[in-house]
Amino acid sequence: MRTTSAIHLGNLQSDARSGKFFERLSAEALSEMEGLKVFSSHEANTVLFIEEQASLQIVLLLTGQVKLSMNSSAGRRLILGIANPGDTLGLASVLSDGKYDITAETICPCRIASLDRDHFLEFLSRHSAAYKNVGRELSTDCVRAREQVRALGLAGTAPARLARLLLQWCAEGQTTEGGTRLFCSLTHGEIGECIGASRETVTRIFSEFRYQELLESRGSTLIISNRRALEIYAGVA
Amino acid sequence: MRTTSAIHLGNLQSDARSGKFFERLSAEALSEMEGLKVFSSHEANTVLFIEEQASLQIVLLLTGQVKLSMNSSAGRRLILGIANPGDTLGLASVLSDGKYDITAETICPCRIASLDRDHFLEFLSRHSAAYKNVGRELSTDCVRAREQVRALGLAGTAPARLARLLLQWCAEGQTTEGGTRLFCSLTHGEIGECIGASRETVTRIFSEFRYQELLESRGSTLIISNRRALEIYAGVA
DNA sequence: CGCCTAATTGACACCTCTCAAGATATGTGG
DNA sequence: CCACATATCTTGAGAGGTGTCAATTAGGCG
Repeated sequence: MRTTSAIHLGNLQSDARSGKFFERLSAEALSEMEGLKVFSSHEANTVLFIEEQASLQIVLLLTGQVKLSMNSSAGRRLILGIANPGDTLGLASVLSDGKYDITAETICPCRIASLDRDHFLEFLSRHSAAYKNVGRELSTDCVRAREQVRALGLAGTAPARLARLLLQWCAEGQTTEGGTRLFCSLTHGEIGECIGASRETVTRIFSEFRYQELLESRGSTLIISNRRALEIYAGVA
Repeated sequence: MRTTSAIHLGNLQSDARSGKFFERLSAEALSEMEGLKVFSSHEANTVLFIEEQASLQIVLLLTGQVKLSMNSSAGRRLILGIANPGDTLGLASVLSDGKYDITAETICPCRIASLDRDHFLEFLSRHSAAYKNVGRELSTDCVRAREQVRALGLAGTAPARLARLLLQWCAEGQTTEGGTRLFCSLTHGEIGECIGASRETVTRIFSEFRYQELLESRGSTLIISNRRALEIYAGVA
C-alpha cells in the first residue's frame, strides 16, 4: 500500500484550516466546543467508523487523509472520495438516523478530534448559531452526493465515468503548456472502485485513452493533453 | 400520462403537514415567514425548476406530487423519487452553489409555496433557530442521496436494483396474508428510469420474477409474495 | 370497433466482468 | 550486481448482462 496520496479525489477538500467548521461562533461557544473535543492520533489504514455502525460521534479531520467508501455485502466496494484536513465526517448520520452510511479509513497517519453525538446535539440546541455552519456543511455534502448519483446513474459507459473522474482531478492539477499534470497514487484497482468498474477495465480504458493521445502516463504522473476530448467522453454538453 | 400516483417512490414522503419544515419556531418568526411565502397552483406536468438553472427559490409542496429527476445531455433520465406534501425542494441548492442539481416536475395538479432565496437566507440569518429545521431536512436529504449512490453503485445487476426498488415500495404497501399489495402507476419505462435500466429489461425482469413466483401483477396492482427472495436478489445481508 | 399506448418477446450486438497468462516495476537480501 | 518476492499492470479469450431494434400482443378509451 502506497502511503503518499498527492491527489484529492473529488472535491472533498475544503479550507485546510480545521477551524472552518466552527467559524463565526461566539468566543464562549468556541471555548465550550473545544472542551467537547476528544483528540486522538491514528496509524495509516485505521478504520474510524464503518457503515451500519451506530453514529455516536462526528469526526473532525485535523491532519492526514481519510478514504471514504461504501461496501456491499457481496464484497464490492465503492470509493466515494478522500477527506482532507478541515473536513467533517459523519455529520448527516449523527443528525438523522443514527447510523453511519459510509466507511471512513485513514490512508496515512491522521490526527482527529471527535465530538460525542449527544454532547454535540446538546451544544447545538444551546448555540443555534452553530447550525448555520452545520447547514453549510450539509448542503455541500448533499450537492456532492447528488453529483455521485449523477455520475453513477447517468454516465452509462465505463470510459465516460473514468473521463469524468479524470476531469474532476484536473481541477486540482497543474496546468502547463503540454496539458494538465497531476499525480495519481491510486492503483488501477482503486480507480476502478471509484467508478464502479473492474481493475482490468480501467487498464484497458487507459490504454485506449493513451492510444487516442488524450493523455500520457509515466509512473504515477498523469498528463491530460486533450481535455476537450475527455469532456466529450464524459458527456459534458 | 396517468395522473393517479398512489405509490410513493422512495422514502421521500414525510409528515403530510406542510408546516413540518417550520415547526418549533417562535410566533413572530412564523408570521414573518408566512409573509415571505408566495403561493401558486400548477397543472400536472409542469416543470417547477430544472437542473443547472440558478436556484433562486426554495419550493414547499403543499398539495400534489412532484417527480424529481436528473437528466443527461445524452437524453438519459434518472428518476430520483416523488416528493409529497410537506417536502421541501431545492434547499441544498439554495444554500450552496446556487444551481439546482435536479429537475422537479408536477405529476398532478399541485399547490406550492415559494420562498425567495435572498429573503430566505436573510430570514435565516435573523432567526438562526430555523436552521435546526434546515439541518434536519438537509441531513435526511444527504442520507437519501447516499442510499441512491449505494443502490446505483453497489447493486451490480438490474434484477438487484429492481428488487431493491420493490422492497422500498413494500414499506408503503398493505401487508395481507398473500403478501404485500401495492399500487404502481408507473410504466415499465419509468421504472427503468428509476433504476437505470431500459424499458424492455424491466419487462424481462418482471417476467422472471413472476416465473419464480416472487410476485404477481394484475394491472397496476402488484403483490409481493416472496419478500425474502427479493431481499436475496437485492443483496441484503 | 378502431386507435393508441404500453407490454411482451426474440434476435443481435456491445459492453464489461471474470479468468488466465504473462510483463513490468519495486523492494529485499545476498 | 544479481536473484527473488511481491505488487501492479497489461493483454487475450470467453461468458453473461443489458441495450437496441423489430414484430407482435394486450389493454384502455373514444
